[in-house]
Amino acid sequence: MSDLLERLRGRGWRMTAQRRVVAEVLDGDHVHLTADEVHSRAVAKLPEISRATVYNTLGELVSLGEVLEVATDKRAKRYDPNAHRPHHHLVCAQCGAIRDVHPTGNPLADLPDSERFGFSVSGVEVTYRGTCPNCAAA
Amino acid sequence: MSDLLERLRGRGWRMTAQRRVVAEVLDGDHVHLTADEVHSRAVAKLPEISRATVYNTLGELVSLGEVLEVATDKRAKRYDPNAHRPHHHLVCAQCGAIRDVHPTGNPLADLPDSERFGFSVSGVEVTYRGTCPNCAAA
DNA sequence: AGCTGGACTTGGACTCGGTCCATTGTAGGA
DNA sequence: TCCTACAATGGACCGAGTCCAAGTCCAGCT
Repeated sequence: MSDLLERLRGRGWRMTAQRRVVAEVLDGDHVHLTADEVHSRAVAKLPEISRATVYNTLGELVSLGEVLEVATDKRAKRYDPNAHRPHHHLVCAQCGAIRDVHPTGNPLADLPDSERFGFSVSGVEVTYRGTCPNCAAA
Repeated sequence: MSDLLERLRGRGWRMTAQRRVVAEVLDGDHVHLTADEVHSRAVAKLPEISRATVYNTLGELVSLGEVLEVATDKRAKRYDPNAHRPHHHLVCAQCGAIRDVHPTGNPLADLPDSERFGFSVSGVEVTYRGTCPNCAAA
């Protein structure tokens, strides 16, 4: 996990308590937190950390490619620490829970040239929607 | 196109000038408008229409399944009048333009049971990302 | 055609996620 | 250790969307 911190230092990151804390939070459970959730977990470890710093740090991690932004619903962005193994998402329509999934097949290959309209296509996101066992039980 | 209005009347919709205007706007160009764009186009036809009404009407159209909500970026929801033929989206990372595309293959079939984690999966969205010819030229 | 109830619209206040910015603090190289 | 460029702070601000109380007006009934 300090892999992450190592890598960041290697990229010339100035290592601050705040950044360390944010990185730790993301590295903890492999869940998909909203920025606010990251913030409140960070506050638990470092009470004075500010919302703006969390947003800044998340933004930096995203542009360094260490973390993925996931916009499955339109309420809050979520942050996916699992940026290094390609995967897609399965989202509960009720509670918003997200699981990483690894479908077979390559959707990029399923988009013929005739359907690309001159775009240079660089990536694809697949979001499965459904109801999680918890919500189905309720 | 008045198909749409017919269908709505058939479902017990009270037909008001506002709803007619919103439906007309969506039925016009087959582009993917934000709620605000829908509102400003609606205002052009019916100056006193309020933002809240546009939001209400869009919400109703969505829950009737006549229009699709698309959340490709996290800024504003877009509304897709092409709800009756299944399709996916190709989004320009620069300018946000959206095209409907029809890939071959069925991504739902690509998600094995072992990757469903007890969810009942009801649908899938595929978003291709890239750069449109316009933005590539610029 | 005129009435009337209840559905629809209005607009302004409010929420929520996120961004900005001027100020203050500090990591880390010389 | 000192210096300074980079980072953190927090409070104001923004934009998209929601809520709500009051007013409006569609449509079914006579």
